[in-house]
Amino acid sequence: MEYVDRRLRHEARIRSAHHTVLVELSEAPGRRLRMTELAACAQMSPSGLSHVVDRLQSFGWVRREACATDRRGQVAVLTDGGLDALARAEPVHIDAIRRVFCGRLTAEQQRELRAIMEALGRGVRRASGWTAEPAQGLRPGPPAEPSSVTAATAATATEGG
Amino acid sequence: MEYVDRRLRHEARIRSAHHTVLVELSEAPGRRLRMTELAACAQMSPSGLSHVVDRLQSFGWVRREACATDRRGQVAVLTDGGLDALARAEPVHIDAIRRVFCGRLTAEQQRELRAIMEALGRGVRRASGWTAEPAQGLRPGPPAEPSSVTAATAATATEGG
DNA sequence: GAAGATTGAGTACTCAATCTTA
DNA sequence: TAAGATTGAGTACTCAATCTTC
Repeated sequence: MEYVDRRLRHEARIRSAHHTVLVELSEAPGRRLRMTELAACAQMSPSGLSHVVDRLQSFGWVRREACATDRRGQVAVLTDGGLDALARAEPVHIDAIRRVFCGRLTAEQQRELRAIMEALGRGVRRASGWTAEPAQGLRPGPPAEPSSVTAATAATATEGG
Repeated sequence: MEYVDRRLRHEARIRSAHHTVLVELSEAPGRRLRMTELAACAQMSPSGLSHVVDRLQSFGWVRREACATDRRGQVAVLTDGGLDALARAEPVHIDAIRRVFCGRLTAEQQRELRAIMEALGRGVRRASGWTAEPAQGLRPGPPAEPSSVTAATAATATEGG
């Protein structure tokens, strides 16, 4: 969402891509993820992720560790500072999503939207030739941060809509 | 749409932002638009548009002309070469959209999606404080290129879905 | 002073090439 | 040879500063 990205950039002073990576790490067990898995979750290329992690590392929000089981591998770990940064950004993120969705869709429309998005998502996956899941057990539920559109919509709908 | 952008970049060798500008110009009367209006139509900042037009001009796809009524103004004009480039890109664009939408949504879902998108659009405009229309008479109908999602959806739905 | 538009600096994204380990 | 990850070059995007004209 263009509008959400802009508000994140201006008010929370964080890029959408950076935010996405922090969210994925915060939801991962142990706040850590292999670079390859993180790239898949965040829908980025390996090189793109590498540059982003460089930047996040320079902020002290993420650190790299060697992978214990595969000496080629690197693990990105969310630091306490990174968690703080994410916590500071989330109010803006939530508010931006809330302003778009809150009170604008009926419960029926929300169900319709979900079905439509799933259908279109299948269309994109089929067109792209994707089949594999990015990683195990990350998407089913948001343990800490309600950052997905569906979660935020559900949350705001019960309050405001 | 991420997927559409990627296919445009790889197969049609054109950036999404460039494509958008070409489409807006092709739909404008006389294939020409003031920089400010073009920026509004294409949802870009003035400086961003200026850089994009620089690039398009270097390709010979767009040229700048002085504005007759306002000596501060510049007018971006789509060249024949630019129209050709757009014509070459459109098949990829249409196909990408078609693959996502084609046969995936029922007629009822398409109507629902339209209503939902309009509601969410109102949400974004309200949140952003937008009220004004970008320009007069550009959006009502696509004279040449069916590049909007709704037009492409309607076109493919009648054929494939 | 405000509006239309451009410029330059800083940062980010994409691709191809590269390096190390499996 | 393939997989995991990084690097560097080229290009694009964003912001603040600037210039001209209203």
